[in-house]
Parts: sequence; C-alpha cells; structure tokens
Amino acid sequence: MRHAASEHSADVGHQRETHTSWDTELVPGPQGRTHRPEADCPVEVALTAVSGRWTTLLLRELMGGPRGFTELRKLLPELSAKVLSDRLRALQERGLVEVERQRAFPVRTRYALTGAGQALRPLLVELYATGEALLRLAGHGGGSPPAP
Amino acid sequence: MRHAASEHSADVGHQRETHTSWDTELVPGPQGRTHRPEADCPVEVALTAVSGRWTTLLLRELMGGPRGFTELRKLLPELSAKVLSDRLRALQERGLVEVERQRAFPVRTRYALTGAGQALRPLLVELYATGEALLRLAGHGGGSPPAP
DNA sequence: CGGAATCCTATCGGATACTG
DNA sequence: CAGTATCCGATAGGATTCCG
Repeated sequence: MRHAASEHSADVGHQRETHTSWDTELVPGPQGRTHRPEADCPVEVALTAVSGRWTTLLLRELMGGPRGFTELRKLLPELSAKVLSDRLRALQERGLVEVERQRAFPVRTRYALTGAGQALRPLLVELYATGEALLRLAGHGGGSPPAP
Repeated sequence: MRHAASEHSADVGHQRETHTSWDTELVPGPQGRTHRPEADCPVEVALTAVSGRWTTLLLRELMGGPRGFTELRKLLPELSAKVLSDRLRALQERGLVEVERQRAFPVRTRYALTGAGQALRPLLVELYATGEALLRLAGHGGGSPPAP
C-alpha cells in the first residue's frame, strides 16, 4: 500500500478558509465527498469491516494463520459462542474470512483470512498507533488549532 | 495494564520476547496480548474515537477548520440536530473537539478539533485507503495465509 | 441561531441451553 | 468438536417538539 499516511502530520495547520473545494489528501476522490454515510464510501467499508465488539481481536488472531472455532474460543475465552459465530459469519459475508470444513471425524473447521482480510493489517496497525497518540495527548491540554 | 509500546518508538513493533508465535508488528503489546476488549487498549481508543454513525463525516468537515452548529447541519443535511449534538458532545468528552461560544447576538458557536482530534487525520486517510483496497478485492476471494 | 427533551424502534451483545 | 436456538436488557439513532 502506497498511501503516505505516516509522515504528513506537518501541514495539518491549513485550518482557515480553504481556497480549495476540499482537502484532496483527506478526501482523494468524489467517492469520499459524500454528504451522508453511504455503504459504498471507502471509509464506511473499512469501518464496517472492523466494526462490532471483539472484531479487531478476532482479526488479530486470524492474522496469525487459520484457526478453528474452539481454538478461537480458547484464545478469547470471554467471547461467547454466539457472538463468535456472529462475527465469523459477518466476516465471511464481507469476503474477509473463508472457511474450510473437513466433514470426517472429528469435524475440523478452519477459518482463514482472505486476501481482503489480510488487507486489513495496515488499518489495525494504524488504529494502534492512533490510539497510542490519543492516549498521549489526552489530559495535558488538547492543544487548540491556530487562532483566527 | 500498560502496554510496553507506550514508549512510542518509530517502529511499530518491538517487544521483549522474539520467539513468540504472534505478530510483533501487529501486536506491539508487552507481556501478553489482551484477551478481551479493554477500554484502554489503543485499538479500542482509536475505534471509539471514530465510532458512531456520521462521526467520520463530521470529523472530515471539522478537519477543514472550525464550524458552527447550523453550518455543520448545512454541510450534512441529513444529520439530525439530536445526533449532531450527541456526536459533538461525545467528541468533546473525549478531548477531540473544543467549543468556543460568543454569547453576543447572534449566538455564535464554533466547534474546532483539538490537537488530539487532528491526530485522527492519518487514521481517516488509512480508513479510506483500506476501504478502497477492500472494494477492489471484493468478489474474487483471496489467498489463504500460510499454514502453520 | 444553537441546541435540549422526549419518545420510539431496531439492532447489538451477553447468558443459557441444546444439537449433529 | 462446532456450532444453532432463544431470550432479554441495553444502547443507538432517528423523528418530533420545544426553548433561550
């Protein structure tokens, strides 16, 4: 992924009346210039992919390779079977996870990330980095934007 | 439960044990990874910051500079006053937005991102990039991760 | 202009129990 | 082992109405 999300924090001070119609870095294309939450907006797509309690933890486990149902339950003991089942189904419906079943005995099921699922990795890393930044900035004055 | 990665170095992943099976870039965490969703986990912090319908669109508007209440309603016409009020309050409580009021007539109120709020910009960019990637990958499945 | 107060419904997520 | 089936309380968020 070639997005330069990591090193551009310098020019954020462009806060006043914008002479351009919109921020081309933040909103690269017309798809991003929506006036309401649309399911096909890239931001919504990404947000939907990681939405729901336990989802990011589940994705983290699957990033380590294919896992079975009970294996996942052991890795996340406080996650109920119902919710795990819900999450896995949602991830499959969104094409982020695929399942291989062996109907022989004992029944073996493996959940694995698809290519799309693996594409979520940079987002998880960015979520962690941003969360750390927020924790650092919280408390000692938010720091105001430049005064008019 | 502090994370060792709170000492934010340039590289995202660095941890004490190097023989572990999990991904050190993905999980920079210390003695062990969290096994449940905790409010102080950086990923949860970041996710909470952008959670809720309309929130990312609202943040996008505020990235362009301070805005008034009705101004925001015009920019996002389908966002109800109640939800806008809810969002702005939540953002204030999390230290992401601050408000300046002029009680003179007419009442003028401006909502502006704090430093912490501006720190969300890379995350929004990454959400957009990841969403685009997912839209490209959607449909034609994907490869499985390497089996253990 | 800039909100707060209510009300109302859909969905979420946890607990529990049962099945192939 | 790998799930499904129900039930249920708690929010989320939209519509509407009213206020300084």
